Amino acid sequence: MRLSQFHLNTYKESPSDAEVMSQKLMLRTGMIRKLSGGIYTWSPLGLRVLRKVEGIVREEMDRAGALEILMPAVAPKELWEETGRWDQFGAQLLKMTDRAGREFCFGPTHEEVVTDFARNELKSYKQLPKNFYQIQMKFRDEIRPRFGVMRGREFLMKDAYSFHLDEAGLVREYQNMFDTYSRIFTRLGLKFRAVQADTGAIGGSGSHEFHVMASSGEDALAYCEDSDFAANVEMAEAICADTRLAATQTMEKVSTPKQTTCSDVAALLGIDIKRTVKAVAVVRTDNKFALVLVRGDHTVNDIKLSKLSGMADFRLATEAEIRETMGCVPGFIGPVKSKLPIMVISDRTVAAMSDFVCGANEAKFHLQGVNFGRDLPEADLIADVRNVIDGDLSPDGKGVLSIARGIEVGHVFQLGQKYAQAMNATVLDDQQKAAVMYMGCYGIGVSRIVGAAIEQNFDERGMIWPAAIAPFYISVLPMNAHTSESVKVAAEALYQELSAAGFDVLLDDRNARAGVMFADQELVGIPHRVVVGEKGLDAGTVEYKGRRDAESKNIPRAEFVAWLKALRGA
RNA sequence: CGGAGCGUAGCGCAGCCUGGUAGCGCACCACCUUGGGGUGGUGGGGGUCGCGAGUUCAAAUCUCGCCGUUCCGACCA
Repeated sequence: MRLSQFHLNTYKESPSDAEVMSQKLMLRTGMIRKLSGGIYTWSPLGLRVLRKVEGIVREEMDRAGALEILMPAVAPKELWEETGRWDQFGAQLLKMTDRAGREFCFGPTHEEVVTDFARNELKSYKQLPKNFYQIQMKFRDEIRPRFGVMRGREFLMKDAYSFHLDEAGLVREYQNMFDTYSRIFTRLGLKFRAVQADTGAIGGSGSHEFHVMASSGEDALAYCEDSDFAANVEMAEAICADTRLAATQTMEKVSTPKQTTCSDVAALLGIDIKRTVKAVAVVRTDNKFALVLVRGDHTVNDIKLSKLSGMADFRLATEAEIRETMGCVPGFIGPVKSKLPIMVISDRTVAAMSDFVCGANEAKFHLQGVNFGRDLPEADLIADVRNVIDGDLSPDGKGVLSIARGIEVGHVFQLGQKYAQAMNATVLDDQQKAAVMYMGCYGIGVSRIVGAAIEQNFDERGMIWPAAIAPFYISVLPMNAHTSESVKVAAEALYQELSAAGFDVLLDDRNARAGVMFADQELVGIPHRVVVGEKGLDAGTVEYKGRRDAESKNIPRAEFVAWLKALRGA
């Protein structure tokens, strides 16, 4: 591509509302332009990257035996009512009405549509298994779209759905997709990790998320260096290997006039924060109060808590509710001698503690030397309700956990019969009986991958694309082509030769100053560049520099294309 | 949904408090200049100051309403 024939429109400044680096850089380079909140136009530059990601995903899905289809983006209400999701999906579902007054939604995901397709197409077990996928724009009316294409309302997604006669078939395809996803992210050139994920309301027996590792990621992941254990912190089990020691102290009230947090209290008393217990007041589904106890340095895991009986819709208590129910201001509440009998849910770690410190249920005081059984009854419920932290024991017993951040770019699910059952999607089995099919679903956020790739690969000058998804593989920058005919001719010849050799080349024929060409090439993140200058030509060389390299190197002009091929191969 | 901020040229911003001819930088156009890290200069084009009402002789500026947009979301004791 000749830059003079392309459309490149870079900015020196990024819009003030851009928050994350990928968003800033995508807007500065003009890869995307915002039309409305969470809705973007992909420019020629941006679309090149998006299409490359899409291409790799498509190739690997095809290779795995999945069959591409294209479903409508708009689906009728009736289909969504079959599964109950018309109402269940909530405000995220963009609904619309046609001229006849019939209601539709813009698909945020396609289980209903594909299951309808499958129940009409698949009549015999002999047609199974099948895996249908599509790559298509989805729309989810996010409460707070942000981070550019990382959490847009409209986004490009690859969604696949597999159909099986039995669970064993589903498990096989699930593994096939898991392996396929690993190949896809490896080919994309991204550092990623597959983690066990919460199956949420969808249920089913298995689910993994694929995350691109980046410090700006929204999800925390727990993984073990010594084994293959990896899970979203949302669901990683917190192990407590400790057993409770006998009490050695007597319970005593201590003055903590301003210390409302565990770390402040620990600092005041000169003790390890691990000897403190914090109490979180929550309101249960039945509107009754409960007190959740976790160690001072731990945090409550909302998802784990919500899975406990009666806690499905729990919420944190308001300050007013705490005052009313506990008779104490927040900051000093605790499980000992509360005003009313309140259900106490203790994390396993807390249950194994002795001689600990907690709020005294009296403003400006805490208690120390507190022990279960003696100073307060054993908790009503002991459960894993905390988030794992760095250094915790791995649930598989093979080492300790580390925590890292990631961006969820893929999710594989064993759906089981949930949708097939609701929509009566059956095939005849070899006994000539109708059998409800088993389903799996497998998603990849194609447009999100573009953002995630930038979050993982940038520096102060701009983006740094993995070669597989770079908008261009190499740029040819002629120095002073406006005055030097020999440079102009040589650059053109090199451009032709590289193109013929199959490279995706960008020739900067704008007659711009060197600084402008360098700045744009680096901002756009083209992984390789070759500078053609008069001095070099006299010596028979061109100047090569990789986007991450500190120094450029001179390569004999005659050997350059072969040299670059070798570099690509390596 | 609740709270807060913002809305002035394509982008980044000033002006608003204290009402009186709408500005700056980048980008864009023309000419000159420069030519290996976003040259320097001269001259230009482009804005119903988010929309609507009100106050006033006069509103970007003050008041009210609406719309859009961005951020934060309780107190994890």
